[in-house]
Formats: sequence, structure tokens, C-alpha cells
Amino acid sequence: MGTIYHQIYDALFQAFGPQNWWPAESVFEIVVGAVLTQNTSWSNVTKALENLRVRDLLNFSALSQLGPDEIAPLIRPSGYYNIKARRLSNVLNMIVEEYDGQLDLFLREECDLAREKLLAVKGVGPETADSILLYACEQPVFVIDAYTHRVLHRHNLAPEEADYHSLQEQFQAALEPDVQYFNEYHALLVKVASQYCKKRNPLCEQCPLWGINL
DNA sequence: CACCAGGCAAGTA
DNA sequence: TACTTGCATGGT
Repeated sequence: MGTIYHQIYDALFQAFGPQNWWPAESVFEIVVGAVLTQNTSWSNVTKALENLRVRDLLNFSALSQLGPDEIAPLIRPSGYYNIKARRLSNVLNMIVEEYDGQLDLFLREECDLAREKLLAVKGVGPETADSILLYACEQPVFVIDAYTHRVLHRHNLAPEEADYHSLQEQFQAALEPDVQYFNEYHALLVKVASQYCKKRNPLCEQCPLWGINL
């Protein structure tokens, strides 16, 4: 199918190649990273993840033993550390309560139900939930973020005021559900936008998407 | 120095 | 319902 969404993917993949997301050594690390990266650059998140890793806390059994007050100082470099410690705790508690503390059970949960459980956690919104569903649970869910919205708007494929669900439906209606494809697509959008579609210093004419639908 | 980053929830009117 | 504000560190 040669929709403009495939065309964008092809242009990005040709320009940047595989992005190898999610950058993590374990599924648990993906879940933690998904919360820590909320409105935060990934370079800051890696520092926080490293703090946990060197203390052997980057696994469910260890981290779920800690309370927010103990987690907070460890994740300081990721910013918003008090609220993120609480949010992380909320996610771990949900898995304790709903899945007997077994991450594997949650990972195998039916997609729509898993999404509901995630969204019911205070501190987990649609992007965090969908990032976990795609990159940890390996469900074919298209992740929308601020970058994605900016790129679509830049190419006249979405209005400024479009909401999360409408943008997600746009992709999912145009593309076959495919975990690896959605994985790469989201990563490529982050790559191109963070490099060429910044708020302050956009480099539109050097962007590999330059000219598409303009 | 100001501005931004792979959001989300709570407060206000 | 529709806006606005708080959360916070680290890089440019």
C-alpha cells in the first residue's frame, strides 16, 4: 500500500536506518524508562536508569520493595523525580495487585485490558501506556508523542488541535498492525523530529521529509 | 541567559 | 468544558 504514511516511513528509514528501539536490557527497564522519559530527554533518563542498575534495582522484585521516598533520590537526574517516583510506584503496585507481582503475567495480558489497567494508574497517560504496550508487551499499538504530532502538522496531515486518539487512529487505519513496523516508525519519527523539527530551530529544508505533502 | 526535552494531573473559572 | 500551572534536571 502506497499511502503517504508508508512514504514517510520509507523516507525516514532510508535516511536513518534501523533505530534499534527500545534501548533497554530488559522488559522491566522499558517500563521504568517509559515513565522516566515523560517530557524529558533520554540522556537524562539513562543517568537515572544507571543509578538503579548499579544498585541492582533495575528489576521488578527489587524496585517494588522500595517506596517512592527511597526511589526519588535515585532517579533525580531524570527530573520531576518526586512525582515520577510516585508514578513508578503506582505502576509497580498495579502489577502487584492485578498480576500477583508477576511481570510476565502482565506482559501476556490481552492488549485492550492491559491498556485499561495502565491508564487507570495515576501518572500513566496514553503515550506512556502505549509505549509500554508496544515496546514491552509487543502489541501492535502506534505510539503518538509531541514529535509525531509536530511532524504530521508540519506536513499538513493533522490540525494543531488534533487529540491523541485521532492521531493514533490515523496511523492505525492506514497501516497494517505490525509490532516491528510500529516500533521502527515511532523511533524514526522521534529521530527526525528531534533533529530537524525542533520548536526553536527547525531545519525543514535539510529534513529527509522535506517536500512531502507541502 | 532563556529555552527545551520521547507527559500527566490538578487547579481555576 | 476549556485553559493554565506545577513538576525539575541537564543540555544547547
